[in-house]
Amino acid sequence: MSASAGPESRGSATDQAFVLLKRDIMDAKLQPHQQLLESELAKRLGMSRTPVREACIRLQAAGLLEIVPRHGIRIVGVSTRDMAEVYDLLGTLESRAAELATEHADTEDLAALDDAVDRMQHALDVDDLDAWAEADADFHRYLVLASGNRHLAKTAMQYTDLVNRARKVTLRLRERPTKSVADHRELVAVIRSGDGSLAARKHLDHRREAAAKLTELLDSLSVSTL
Amino acid sequence: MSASAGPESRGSATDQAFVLLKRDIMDAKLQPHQQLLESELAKRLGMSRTPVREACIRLQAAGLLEIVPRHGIRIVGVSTRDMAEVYDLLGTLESRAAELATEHADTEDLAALDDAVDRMQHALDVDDLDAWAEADADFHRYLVLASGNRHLAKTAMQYTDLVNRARKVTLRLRERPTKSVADHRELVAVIRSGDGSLAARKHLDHRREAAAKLTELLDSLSVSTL
DNA sequence: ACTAGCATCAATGTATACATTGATGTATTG
DNA sequence: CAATACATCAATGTATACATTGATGCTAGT
Repeated sequence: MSASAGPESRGSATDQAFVLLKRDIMDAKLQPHQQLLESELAKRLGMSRTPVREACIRLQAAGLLEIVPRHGIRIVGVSTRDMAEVYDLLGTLESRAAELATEHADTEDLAALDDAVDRMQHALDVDDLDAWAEADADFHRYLVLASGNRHLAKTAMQYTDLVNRARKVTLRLRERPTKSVADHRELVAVIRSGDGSLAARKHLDHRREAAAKLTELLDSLSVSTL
Repeated sequence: MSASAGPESRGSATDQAFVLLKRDIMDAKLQPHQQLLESELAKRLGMSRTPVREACIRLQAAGLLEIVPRHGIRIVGVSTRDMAEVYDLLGTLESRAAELATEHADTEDLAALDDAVDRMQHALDVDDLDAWAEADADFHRYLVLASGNRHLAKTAMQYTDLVNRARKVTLRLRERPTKSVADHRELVAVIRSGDGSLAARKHLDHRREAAAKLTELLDSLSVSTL
């Protein structure tokens, strides 16, 4: 199992455009602050402007690009302030998710979390950072899904996307995330134990720590937008 | 001051359609589960299908309606489960916002909160429940804005919209919300005092209590969707 | 009479033509 | 020479024409 594939993926041109553009933005093929014309994107995707426009509106709602009223679209840059805000927000959301998961998670949810942690561990063993990042992203998806709160999950996953995009840059600049794997495994154990408030606190601590490290890293690089 | 007017409100037909449709959905002129054709909406708004479609995509992202691939659009109904989930989510978000506000809120933010509480009080005095609801909605907007976390604020405001819509139904069915006004005023005082964790706990309690009352009310009415 | 297959149709999904508008550059005037 | 007003243009915003598709209902055959 490898997750992904949001609820949006029919065969229509609009859906294709959405998926393809999102992928290109995620992979930084379309870089932050890059300005593009609707017609360029249409040509690039081999379709007319109409589905491109519709996909762009959805991408704007997802926070990945901005439609500048008369100047086409611009890929949004994630500023350090954005990163700090989103990390705080995700810490808040996931910590509540962890708390709820102690009550709502079923066997399948827990198995998915175990699996994600195992894959993180394995990826680290074979030194495959990309695989690690993917497994980590899955873990966070499974965690919020295990909360049983679909609205919380949807919101959290949206912001996780944003963070993952920015992480492509920082992934190889920091030390190997060994502690992260241990923390995640521990969290699953706490969730299994059923202690909700402990799970919430644990995860919040973990998140805050990670946020602090990231902030430090970004500051040291004097990077202001990703 | 009366707030509202999101970032989306240029003069374009798409923007107009968005604002008008949103208003009609909020005011229940377009009722939950109602199915509509794009052409109907276009005629209703006096424009072509194109801007209507674009507005609908934005409204779908906002969670107010659903585009059913070949059957036009359907106004989403808010189920009791949705309400429970959204209340929990908002409690989580606003409680963190209250905590952050103790550090980030400036004089202007606090003044806005005071003003909103005053208007709630006044509305209650003259028994104007609609005015109360509007002032209450403003309070929650100002609260999350005072957090200084724009992403948190945006997300919270989106869900506040959803809740406010459903509240139109319940507003006149429950007892007068006198306690709510007192709670809100107290929260502002705690924020002023600078005790972040107390503010968070206070507001979370308040939210949980309100959620419990609402759930009870909905159950007693055997209403499953609003 | 009932079911399977097909023709028809209505509404969306897409493409394209057209209108609008804000920007850019130029010419004219003080 | 500088500044303003205007013409031009390029790209979006909107309307409309066209293609696609899933549903509905009819017909034919058993």
